[in-house]
Amino acid sequence: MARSSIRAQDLERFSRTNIGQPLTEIAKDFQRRALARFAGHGHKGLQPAHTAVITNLGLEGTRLTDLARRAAMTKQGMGQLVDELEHLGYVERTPDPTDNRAKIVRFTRRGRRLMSHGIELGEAIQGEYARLIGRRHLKTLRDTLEDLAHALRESAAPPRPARTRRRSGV
Amino acid sequence: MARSSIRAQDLERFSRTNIGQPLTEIAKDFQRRALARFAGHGHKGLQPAHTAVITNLGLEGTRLTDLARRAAMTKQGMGQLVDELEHLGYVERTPDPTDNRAKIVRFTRRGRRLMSHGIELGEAIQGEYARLIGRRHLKTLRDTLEDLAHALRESAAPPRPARTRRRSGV
DNA sequence: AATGTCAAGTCAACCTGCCTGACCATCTGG
DNA sequence: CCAGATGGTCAGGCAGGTTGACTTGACATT
Repeated sequence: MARSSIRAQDLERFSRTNIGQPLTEIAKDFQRRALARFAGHGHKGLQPAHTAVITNLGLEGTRLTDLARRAAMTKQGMGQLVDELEHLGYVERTPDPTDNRAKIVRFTRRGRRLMSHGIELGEAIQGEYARLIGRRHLKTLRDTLEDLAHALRESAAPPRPARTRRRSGV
Repeated sequence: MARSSIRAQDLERFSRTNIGQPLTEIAKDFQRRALARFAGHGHKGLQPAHTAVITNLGLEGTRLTDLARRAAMTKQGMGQLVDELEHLGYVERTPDPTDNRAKIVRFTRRGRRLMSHGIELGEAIQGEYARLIGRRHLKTLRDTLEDLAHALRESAAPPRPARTRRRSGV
């Protein structure tokens, strides 16, 4: 049937070159494990999307707009995530003394405990991964992922940050 | 303030151990590039979710239920994705001659052309990545990702020892 | 043949995780 | 002091799923 355009060996080739699939699989697995462990530590109600806030929130607090920009999403979307984390008691909004329009999002004490747990959890999960593929392979995997992600951010960034460039790139 | 639980060096440690962040970043980037290239080849209307169908659909066709199981989602969710791809002309539903309840989802000619393009696209995108981190690093990255994804699937699979499973085709 | 159970697929309703558009308040430069 | 940019919110919509209830057909037992 239909030998015209694609054959079994092509499918093999496809799955070999489709790096996106294992990438998303592993990313989902990591999130699932992290949330399960957080829930085990009493942090219930956390959702995958909240990591966009947590991983971009500095210790001294960060403006909503900056959070949105770092996470590459809209102010509204980020605002909703911050609302949820605020209700859960992990962050709070305080007025920015230098700009009355702005509010600074910062961790509460509970939020800082969350971060401490997050560090332990991340290491624990990586221990599980290391058990599957070996410690050395995991380390090179992590390093290469960081390098690639960094290179992607660089190449996607506007080449002239000074100019109010209208985001022409795809 | 609040020196109790977390400090700046801890944040560094967190981002170093948070393998999930670069993982999801890169996965999204790959999807974005793939869809953009597909659109450039005349395949408009494709969406990220459709890969769940495309990457799990065998050449001879696959049942909806099998697709759903392989993609780890519900039959209903998969049914909607198949509906969309059917309207776009990439797949078709044909009755299963061995079971009147079932329908077999299979590629149309247009769908097979899509797969051919997909192979080229995947290789092209990986070429771009190789330009960023080097060909050798990319290869080890891909291999390690495959290994880890495979190991995760194995360890997540029910430890059920080979019951007389009929219809384990493809 | 009647029956009970299970598998394949669909319909409807809902939820999450964003996005766009419209808007107000405030800041800033000329 | 006013125009325009910026920080943030409110409202609505769309994508990509979920659960639950259901229909149809397969099949094993009786």
